[in-house]
Amino acid sequence: MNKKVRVRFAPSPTGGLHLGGVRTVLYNYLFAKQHNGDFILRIEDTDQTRYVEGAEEYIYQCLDWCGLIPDESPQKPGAFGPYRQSERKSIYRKYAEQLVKQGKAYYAFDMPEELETMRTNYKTAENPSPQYDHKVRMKMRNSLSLTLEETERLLEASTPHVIRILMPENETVQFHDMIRGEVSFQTSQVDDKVLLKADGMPTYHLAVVVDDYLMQITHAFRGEEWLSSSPVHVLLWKYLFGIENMPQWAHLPLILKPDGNGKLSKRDGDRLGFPVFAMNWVDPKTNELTKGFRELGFLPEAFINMLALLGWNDGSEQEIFSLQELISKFSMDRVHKGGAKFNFEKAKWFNHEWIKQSAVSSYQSAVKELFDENNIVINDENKFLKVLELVKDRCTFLTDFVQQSSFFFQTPGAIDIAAIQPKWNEKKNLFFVELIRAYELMNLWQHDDLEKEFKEIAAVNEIKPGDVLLPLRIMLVGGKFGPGVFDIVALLGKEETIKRIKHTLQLLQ
RNA sequence: GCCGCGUUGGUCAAUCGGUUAAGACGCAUCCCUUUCACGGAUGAAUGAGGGGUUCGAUUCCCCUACGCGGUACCA
Repeated sequence: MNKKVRVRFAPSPTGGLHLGGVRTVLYNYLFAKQHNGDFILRIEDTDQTRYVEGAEEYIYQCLDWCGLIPDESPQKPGAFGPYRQSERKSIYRKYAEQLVKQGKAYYAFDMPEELETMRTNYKTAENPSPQYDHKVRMKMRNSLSLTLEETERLLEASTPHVIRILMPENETVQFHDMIRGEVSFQTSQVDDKVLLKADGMPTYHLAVVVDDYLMQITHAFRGEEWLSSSPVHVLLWKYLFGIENMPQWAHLPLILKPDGNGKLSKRDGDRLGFPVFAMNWVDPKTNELTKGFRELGFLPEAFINMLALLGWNDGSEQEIFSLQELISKFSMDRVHKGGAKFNFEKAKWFNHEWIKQSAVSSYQSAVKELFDENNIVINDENKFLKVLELVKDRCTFLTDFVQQSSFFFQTPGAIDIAAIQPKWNEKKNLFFVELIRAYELMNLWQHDDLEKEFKEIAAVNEIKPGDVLLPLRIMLVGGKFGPGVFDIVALLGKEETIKRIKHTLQLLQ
């Protein structure tokens, strides 16, 4: 009996969506779709002190842009709601209490200051960060160290308290990780993690287990930073819902900063000049804007493709994958164990490849928006499409299209006269005068004819075509860039071409 | 400190005991192109160190080093 595959991405809405987060979404999504399963988005907002306005909405937008649409989410509830943990608050207490009754957890009344005192008192050179564990728990104020009466009195008086898991002393917790194989921990090394906070909210540890159970999650994929707390989760599964019902785990490798070591952070992006977030993020408190891949001019297909290959490959030499291909080819056991350094140059390459190989119609509207933003009016969609096709090879970012092709739609703002002037002479001037005359007489305005005419006139005037080709380019586009000159002439049309040549000729007088 | 997880060119990486150790990005040189790209060709560059196991280790085991992650009433 095979259960339907159900996976979840469970972000806490505290800010921009990080590269690594998107990759976690992606791997979840690919796995789910490959197995005809469901991909669930659950919002982990149990820490009320970290609420950030707009962060949740932002996550939806990012997933939308990436094309990784959840089957169930707060916006699109399925049968397992609510999908926001803050709205599930009432659910968790029951399980925490159950654990206490089973003798697997206990009440702890220690105040934050008392915890701090414990940490400073027990701190030694060998043990710089003491834990709340079997070594100290009997010295703290909890239902283990206190008498039954005392505990009851405290509870009845509504004394603030948390519920902590009682870690067994000499057990080995072992589980199978889809990427790392068998992983094991000694329970005596793990601390008595808080399960239920004083405000009645669960911590991540309780919530993830309860919700994964209630939402019938079959596979749980998350970042490697969670690996060390996994024994707590495994034990909770054992106590509460049965180890046989536990989802299969996979702890994904981290995405590292390009220079040095360590997790890639937003700061690294700022420092090294590349985005880390999927989309622009504006901090509602400081109004600070952090650039995203989308706004930089990335195609979502390229972004996804790049992320998929950061830690995974299918064993072949293929590097360009569509989302559909990724769905069919992805496999968790080919995911690397070690972290991967992020390389923006390679990310750019992916985008460039996608721009080149995609049909221009697929990003036409996105580029159109960019033109709008720059007040460049497109009134001929057909011409627009041709232009995009003509320049796409030289665009790494979508935003490059503006620079590369605005001259097709408006007369260049400035003509790089300085690049023509030094070698300019009357002979060349005459050539262009003649060229204008000849072009004016042309009926058919086609690439090959235009080039032929140009070369014939050059020959008659004993001018090397190369000597007048660059000037012509500059007259038409304003500078030393753009596609083939006669492609430009052909697309620009007779009237505009002649107008621009005349204009520059005047400037050269 | 302790626990866990890692380690193939600058970077992403293939290899599942036997190869001249792929490929890609980037870099360099050249060709194409009388702009810039695209495209093509060539080149430099890799198994952290030490022990085992084996006829043979990049591959399996151990140790060391190094890195990362965790060690919160944050996720």
